[in-house]
Amino acid sequence: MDDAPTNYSAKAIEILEAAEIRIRRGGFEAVSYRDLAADVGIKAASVHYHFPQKALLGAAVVDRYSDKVAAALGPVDLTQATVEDHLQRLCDCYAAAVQDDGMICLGCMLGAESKDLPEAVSAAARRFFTWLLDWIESVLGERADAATLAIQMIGTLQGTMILAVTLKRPELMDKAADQLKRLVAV
Amino acid sequence: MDDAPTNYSAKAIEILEAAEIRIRRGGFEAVSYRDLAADVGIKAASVHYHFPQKALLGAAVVDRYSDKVAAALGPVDLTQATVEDHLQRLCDCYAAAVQDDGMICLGCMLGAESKDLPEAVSAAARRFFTWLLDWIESVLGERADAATLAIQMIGTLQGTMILAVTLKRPELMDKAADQLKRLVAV
DNA sequence: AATCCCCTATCTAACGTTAGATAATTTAAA
DNA sequence: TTTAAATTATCTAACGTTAGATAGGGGATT
Repeated sequence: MDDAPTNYSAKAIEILEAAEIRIRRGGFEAVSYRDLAADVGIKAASVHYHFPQKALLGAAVVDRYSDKVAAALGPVDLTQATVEDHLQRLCDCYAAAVQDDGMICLGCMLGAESKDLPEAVSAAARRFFTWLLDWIESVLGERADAATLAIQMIGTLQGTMILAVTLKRPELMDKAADQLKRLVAV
Repeated sequence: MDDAPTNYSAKAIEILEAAEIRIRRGGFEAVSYRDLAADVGIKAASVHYHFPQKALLGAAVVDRYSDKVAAALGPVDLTQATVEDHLQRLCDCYAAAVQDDGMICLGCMLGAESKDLPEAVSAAARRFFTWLLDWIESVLGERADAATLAIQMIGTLQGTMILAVTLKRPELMDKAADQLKRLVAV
């Protein structure tokens, strides 16, 4: 998931992290430069120094998030771990988002909003999902239904996340993990 | 799904419909009284005559939406139709949202945003999901795993909807329908 | 000397909301 | 039955607040 050779300053990274959390909580529209500035202890105008426009900030947040997810999932290496192990890592990744932070994942949030986002941001979200689908497909290997399964898996995880957060029942993520096991076992 | 005996004026209903579409496209935050006013051909201040506060408007939109979904799904009557028929109606309902309008459903959008919504709105969203889960559970009848299945089904539909809209691939909803059939067939 | 980072100050546009006025309609009283 | 009162739906105008964004300046570090 390498897109930008961007080496951000420490403060820029603080801003990106704060923005990720705020987007995941309320969506892109709900994030303001003033709030971000307060989060990282500078003034709103200074945030513009690091990210001149909000759309660029949004895209940067998605790219950084994509890198973090890629790192958390790790490379696909079926000589080191089974298909089930790989998928378990995927489920853990999503479950952690909900259970640790009580938030849905960034892709889910931006996906929902995607019709109204600046093009740079929705494009980044689209890239993220495409990459994630590829990751799953390569985990599933040569199966003819790999593409379909990948979609069903991401769909299941995303949707369950929304239910878990809305109904304040984080344990629902377990049911998504069960469902994924069932999907792959056919 | 009866909550309010509210009999809205024709204009109020226009506003509710416009708001539903705008919320489903960009989320609650992205809806403004000015835009709604332009949609229905009056001024922003006049919208306040019908819905004094935005949170009340939001809750009213959800309640109305809930009624519409309830009407589309119809009552659970297993003497008139099979379990599969009932679930097919559910899938059609969601698929239509994406394929006809290119939008995710209202519950999905508000669910994603729920951490940042006015309490009245997120409560309405929670009510909607709870009702929908009940509907599915009563379709599934006495099965011990009815509650789990209901969650998995809604999760699958919601998540696939996000993928379908984000990736601009409305046909993905078919895969969700397949998955539901598989879930119930165990 | 130049670059980096943040500041103050300001801008325009938009936000939800309120006040007060105005027609048009409906209801009640004379 | 005409008149008076009240209600309905909208308007214009403005409120205070917040949005993203820009210009220009001031200390640091290199």
